[in-house]
Amino acid sequence: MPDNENIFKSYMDSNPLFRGDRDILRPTYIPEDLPHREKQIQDLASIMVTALRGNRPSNVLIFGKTGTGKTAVVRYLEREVKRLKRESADSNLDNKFSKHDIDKVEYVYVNCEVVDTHYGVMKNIGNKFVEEWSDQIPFTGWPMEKVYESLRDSIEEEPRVVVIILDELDKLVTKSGDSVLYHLSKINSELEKSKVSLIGISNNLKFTELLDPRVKSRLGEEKMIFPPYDAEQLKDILSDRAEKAFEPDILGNDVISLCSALAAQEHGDARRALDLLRISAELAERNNDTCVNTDHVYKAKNKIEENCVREAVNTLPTHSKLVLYSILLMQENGKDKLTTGEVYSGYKELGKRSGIDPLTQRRITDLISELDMLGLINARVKSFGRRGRTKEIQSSVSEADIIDLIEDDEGIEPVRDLKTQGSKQTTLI
DNA sequence: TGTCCACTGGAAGGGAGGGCTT
DNA sequence: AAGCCCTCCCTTCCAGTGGACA
Repeated sequence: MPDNENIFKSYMDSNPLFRGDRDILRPTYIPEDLPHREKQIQDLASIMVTALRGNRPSNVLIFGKTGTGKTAVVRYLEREVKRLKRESADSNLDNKFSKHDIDKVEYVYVNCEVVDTHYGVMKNIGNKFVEEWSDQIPFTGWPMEKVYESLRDSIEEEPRVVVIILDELDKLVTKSGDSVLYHLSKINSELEKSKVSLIGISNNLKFTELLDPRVKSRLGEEKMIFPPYDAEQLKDILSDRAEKAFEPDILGNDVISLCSALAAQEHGDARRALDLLRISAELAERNNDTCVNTDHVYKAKNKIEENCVREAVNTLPTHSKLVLYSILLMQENGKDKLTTGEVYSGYKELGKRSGIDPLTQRRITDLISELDMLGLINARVKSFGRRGRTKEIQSSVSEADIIDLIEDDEGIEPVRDLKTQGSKQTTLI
C-alpha cells in the first residue's frame, strides 16, 4: 500500500456482500413477519387487545429456551400497537376501538438481566413517565417505599393502560427475590385512573417456585410456552432474513442449511443461527471473498465459541481470575482433577506472589460455583468417604490460551510451576 | 452401624460506596 | 453534616452431607 493511501481504502474498494443494513441479521431486529410464531402472536394479541379497549389485559408469563422468539413476539406486538396509535392519530378509525383508548396504551420494556435489582427495575419503570429530569427517581438513595410510591403516582398522573414487559425475569427473581413482582402485581388495587398489566418472560420454567404463592397466582393469569425451532423452521427464518440482507447469489448452496442444523443442535436457538449467518458473511467479506460458503460457517462457529470464552475470562474480577489461573496451572502440571481445598491453596499461593490479600475459602467456593455457571470449569460435588466431601473441579477451556489471557492482567504476577500435593500443601518451585 | 472427613451452602451481618433528605 | 437507604462484596458461624472405613 502506498504511504499516503488511507488505511480503509482497500476495504472500501472491495464489493460488500451485505445489501445495506446488516442489523437485519441481528437477533434484536424485528422483521415484518415472524415465521413459525403466528400462533403465539395470535394468542398474545388476543390477550393484549383488551388494552386497546381501555381495560386491563391479564398478566402473562411466557416461557421458552433462548432464541425461541419470546422477546421478538412481545416486541412485535409492541410495534404493532405503536403503529396503530400512529394510524389512529391521522386517520379514520375502525369504530370498534376508541381513538382515546388506543392513545392511552403504554409499553415499558425492562431487561432484568441488565437491570437486576428491585430498585433498578422500579426506577426504570417510574422514570418512563417522568419528563422533567429533576422529577426523576435517582440512581440510588431513595427508600424502596418511596421509589414505589413515585412510580405509582407517575403512572396514575393520567388515565392509561400500562403494559410492563419484564424480560429475563428469572434473573431478577433468582438474584433479588420477588418483592418487585409483589408490588407490581398488586399495584392495580392502588390505582384509580390507570391500569397495569405485566408480561414476564423467562428461560426457566422453574423460577415460579421461588415466588410467593400470592405473587405466583396474580402473575400467572395466563401462561404461554414457546417450543424450540426445528432445523426446517430455522431454515425458513434464515432464508427470510438472508433475502433482505444479502445481494442475490451471495450465499453458497448449503450455508443456510448448515447454520440451521448447527443452531438446531443447540436447542433450536434462532439467535445462534442468525449470529452464525451474520458472522460467516462478515468473515467472507473481510477475506474479500465474493460469496459465503460452509467453510466460513465453521470458522464463524469457532469464532463465536472462542469469543464467548475470552469475553467471559476478560470480564472476571481479579480473585476469580486467580482461582481459574490456579486451576489451569495445576492442570498444566499434570493434576487432572482438583478439590476445593487444592484450588484454594493454589489460589492463596498465587495471591501471595501477586501481593493480593486472599479471600476466605467460603467466598472462594462461591467463586468456583460462578466459574462453573459461566462454563469455564466443571465443578461437581463428590464424596470421598472418609476423605471428606468436596467439589471435584476440572477446567473446560483450553489451558494455554486462557493462561496467556489471564497473565495479560496487570495485577497478576505470571507463575508457571504451581504444583499441588493435597489440600493443605501447594508449592511454588 | 457409627464415625469421620472435608467440605457445602444457608443465614446473618459488617462495611464501603453510591446517593438522597433534613 | 448527620442520618438514612440500597447494593455489592465479603466474613463468620454452623448445621448438614455422602460415603469410605473401622
